[in-house]
Amino acid sequence: MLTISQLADHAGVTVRTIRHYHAVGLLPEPARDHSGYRRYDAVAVANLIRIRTLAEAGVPLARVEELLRASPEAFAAAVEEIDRRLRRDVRALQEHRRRIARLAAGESLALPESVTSYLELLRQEGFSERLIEVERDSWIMIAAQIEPRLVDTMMHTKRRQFGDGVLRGLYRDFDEIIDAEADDPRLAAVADRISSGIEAAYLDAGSADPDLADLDPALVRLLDAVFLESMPSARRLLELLEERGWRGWTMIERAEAP
Amino acid sequence: MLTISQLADHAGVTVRTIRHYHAVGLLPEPARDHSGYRRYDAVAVANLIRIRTLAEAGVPLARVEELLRASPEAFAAAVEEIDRRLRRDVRALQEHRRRIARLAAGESLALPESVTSYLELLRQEGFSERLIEVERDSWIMIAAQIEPRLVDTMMHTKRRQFGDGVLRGLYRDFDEIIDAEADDPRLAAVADRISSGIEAAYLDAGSADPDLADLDPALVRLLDAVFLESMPSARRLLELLEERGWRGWTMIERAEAP
DNA sequence: GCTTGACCTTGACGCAGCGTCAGGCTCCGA
DNA sequence: TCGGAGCCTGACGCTGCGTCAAGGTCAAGC
Repeated sequence: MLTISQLADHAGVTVRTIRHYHAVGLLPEPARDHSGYRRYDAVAVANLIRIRTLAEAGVPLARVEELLRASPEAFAAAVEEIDRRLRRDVRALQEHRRRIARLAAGESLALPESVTSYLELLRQEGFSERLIEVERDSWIMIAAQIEPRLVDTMMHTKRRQFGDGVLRGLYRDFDEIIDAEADDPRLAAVADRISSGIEAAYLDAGSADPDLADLDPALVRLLDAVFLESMPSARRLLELLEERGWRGWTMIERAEAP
Repeated sequence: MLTISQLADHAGVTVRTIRHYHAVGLLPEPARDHSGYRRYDAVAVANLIRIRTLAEAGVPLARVEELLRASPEAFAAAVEEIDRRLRRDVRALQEHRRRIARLAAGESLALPESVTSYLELLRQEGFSERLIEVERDSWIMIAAQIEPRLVDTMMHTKRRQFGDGVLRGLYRDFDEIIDAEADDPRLAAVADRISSGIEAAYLDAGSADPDLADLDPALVRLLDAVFLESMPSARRLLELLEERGWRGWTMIERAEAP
């Protein structure tokens, strides 16, 4: 006959845990000795170990109770499912390790150097702080989600496009209409220039920006939303672009003919 | 500018989670718009994702807060440690998978067949239920802790020893003195027979029972405790054995000369 | 202008799975 | 017979949110 602490030691749990299991009816209350102490037999040890085996595998206590009462077939089926979950957990842990490693590798600063130096370039070119801020916020969100190496690749492309003059012209257009209202007459001309710029990119590379192709759709929607709120005329500009055969913004694509 | 639910969607958390982080000071409260709604910028997205990366890796929120404030070196060191923990968790999960698999493989009954049939043999030989019960309880605790295959090996050895007559004689002795008090005159003779039985086993195999050699010491202590409480004269019997040069019970060993 | 439904706000209680007192009785070895 | 360890019940505390409740707000359609 065992005392509660002997039972606890043997199963590798605390006395409090055992009393908790009694309270929730998971482990039956044993007989008491003459002074009210609980006295356990070997069956209790086996039961407790079974409970812990399941509980430590992450099974909620309520389900542990079900399972121990269940038929052998139901039990086997549940064990199958628990094992699937354990395998998934292992994979999740390994994914977390990768994400944590990225955090440690200097990405703890919001932005990689390739982006900050690009923003510095824009500043030197004389673009407005408003525009640079929108650009910066977008990149913070992108950098938070994808590998730093990919960010560097994207920035490389951007620098090239900027050097070619295409992107430089676009930024200049934006800086001019950044505070324009939806009925501003300059919007149409801007839409024309954007449209032909994208057309050129499509002829060149087969899409507006191949780097963006495997961006998470949710991220793309968010970036679109950021753009829509960055200037009052954004919504109207998208309409004008749609008239010219383009849909979307961050990941702009050819629209069906209306 | 984002609303709270946009922020939540993007980071893959609930609105409630974000408010919780505000409440505990983990994420700074953003500015409010004219009607009191919270409005977030891109930096909040990046911060929230960093928080979640750590939290999902099992870091308590209180430590997440520390870490985000910590110096890059302290942060890197902490990440190192978190990664060690994650690796340990992976190993633990895999160990759980093994234990769960054992539970599923029929060990859900308290005892493997090799043990129940051995107990049946004792019953047929006419030993008392008291004695069989002590034997049974011991095996339940052993079987709960070690691989079923090893239990089968142990039972095989026991059956052989029983067949040889050594063990049979011991059981008969025990059944006779199971209710004896510590001053019973028959104890000395029993101790003599046990002693010479063990002596023979030592000459034969180099130890009393090689199968028991790698049993967990805690388990051995527990089994000794079970034996000590199984009959009133147990303690006295151990003393008599110690006078004859043997120490312990479950894993009996030659004692130093006193 | 009005309704409807999706959001937003604060405040509060609920939950698992125990940890951790508090206050008192019991056991055992010296 | 004393002191320390172990047992008892009862109750509150903790983490990380989920989940009402009881309202105010926004955008769209009629």
